[in-house]
This record gives sequence, C-alpha cells and structure tokens, in this order.
Amino acid sequence: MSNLSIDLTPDRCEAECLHPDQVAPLIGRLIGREDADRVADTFALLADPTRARILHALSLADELCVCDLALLLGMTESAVSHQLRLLRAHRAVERRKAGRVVYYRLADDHVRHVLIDGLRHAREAAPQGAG
Amino acid sequence: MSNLSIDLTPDRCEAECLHPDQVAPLIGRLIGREDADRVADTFALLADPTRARILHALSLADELCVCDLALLLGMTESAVSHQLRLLRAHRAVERRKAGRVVYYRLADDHVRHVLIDGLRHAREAAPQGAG
DNA sequence: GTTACGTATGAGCAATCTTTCAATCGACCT
DNA sequence: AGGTCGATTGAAAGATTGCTCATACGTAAC
Repeated sequence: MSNLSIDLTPDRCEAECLHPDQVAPLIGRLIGREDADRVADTFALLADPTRARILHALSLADELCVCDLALLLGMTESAVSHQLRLLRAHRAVERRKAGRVVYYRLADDHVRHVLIDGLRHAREAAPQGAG
Repeated sequence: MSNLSIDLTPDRCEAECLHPDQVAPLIGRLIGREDADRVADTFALLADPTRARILHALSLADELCVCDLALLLGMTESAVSHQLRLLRAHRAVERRKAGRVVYYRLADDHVRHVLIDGLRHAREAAPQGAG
C-alpha cells in the first residue's frame, strides 16, 4: 500500500527492493510523470486507426481538404474534422484556409518519420496467414 | 451519408472529389483498415504514461522484476502486472521466470528505438517552463 | 503441510475516447 | 438577401481503457 510514493530514494530502494543493485542505478534516470504524459500524448495521436490513416494520407499528398480526406477514408467529414482538430491541437498537422475549403498537411517530417517507422514495425510483427 | 463506402474508386473520386487530381493518385496507396488497426495497436502500447515509463525503465536496465518495477514507478504490482501482460501480448516485452520472481525485458531494440524517438520528439515539442 | 511471498487474474468503476447527429459558421454564387 | 457548400462544433451514445480490490496460482521456506 505504501509503494505509491512519487520518488524512490536509495534508502527505500535498499530496504524494499528485491534487487537494489538493479534498481538503485535507475533512480533519477527514469523519465518523470510529466515527460511520460507528453510521450503518451504524442504516441496517442497515432494510436487510433482513423488518425493513423489521416496522417498516412497526408504523408502521401502535400495537402488535402477535409472533404476529400473524408471521402478517401470513407468517413463523415464531421468525424474527420474532429480528429483533425485533435491532430492540430497537438501540432501534428497544419491547415491552410482557401475560401470555404480548408487544406491540411503534416506539420513536420518528424510525424511522417515516426508514422512510417511504426507502420513498418506493425507490418513486420503482423502474423501473416500463409506459412 | 453515402461516403461511408469502404473503397473509393476512380469513378467515384472523379464524381465526388473536390480535387480529383490530388485524390486519385492516392487510391490504392493508402493503408487499409487492417494495417491502420495494427499501427494504432502498436502505438497504443506507448500511448499510456505507465506503459511508457515501464518501457523506459526496461530500456535502461537489462531486466527488472515486477516488484522492483512497481516500486520504481510508484505503482501497485497489480497495475504494473496488468500493463506488462498487455505489453507481452503485443510482444513489446518478454519475460523470464526464476522461481516465483518474473523478470521482464524489452522484446527487441525496435521498441527501444521508437520510445527514444518519441521521447525526444515530446521533449522538443514541449520546451516551455523556464525562459 | 502450512505459511509467506511474488505474480497473475477477474470483476467493477470511473474516466476517457470516437463517432454520430444536429446545429452553426463563414465564404461563394445568383 | 437568400441559398448552397465546406467545415466546425457541442452534446450524447457507445465502446474502450486503466486502476483498485479481492482472490488465486506457483514457488520457496519453515
């Protein structure tokens, strides 16, 4: 019950750890809760099939409007718009308004890179039926 | 209401797209729903602060047991065990049993790499705090 | 055999997320 | 001005998620 403390001290480690040798050197090197939250938020953007497909589509084209994106993904413009709003809030995409049409594009190559990386990993790890 | 079709054909694109020139070349190149699900599942592993911290801890040590991991993160062993189970189901971690102690470690360097990448990105994107 | 310990698991709850539906906004056209 | 279209937004439903609590399992020590 008492192991919910925020920070682990060398003393507590020595007293409570099963393997102080393994744990002690990690104290202070672990990412904090704030960093962990940021990391989680970052990956959460890609942790939804719709957003993954939106970002993938944008990684293939320079920019796409909401309407075409919705048609491409087979989803309502509303659903796409909601996700784009989220992606924009996290600076994964940027938008350009032209009249009543709004064009979205990836905010930077980093997003594209992480996405491609994850896609490759997912395809590798995928257990293909034949064998 | 009819834009919820699974696949977009060039015909439909020509007829319904706002910008057929932009959209047509993407048809067939987009990842499908299955791939998107896999990608999302992959990133979902890192899309939680607890799991991110578990994986980060494991990326610093060769292996850690549930108990020490729980102490290190300041969480109950049950909570950690639940997440480890999920991570293991997705082959992000592997485990080694030694008596009643179970040691977990990262399954491959790919996970470590993606994590580090995301951590760097998260830190870049959030440079606020002190001037 | 009994007890203690490390771990795993299931039910349940609160919180969050994704999509739909309806309504609204702004820009273009007549 | 009125109408249409693309996009946005809020509320609500439905599903998912992460943790806690209680319990069970397997191993080691007595």
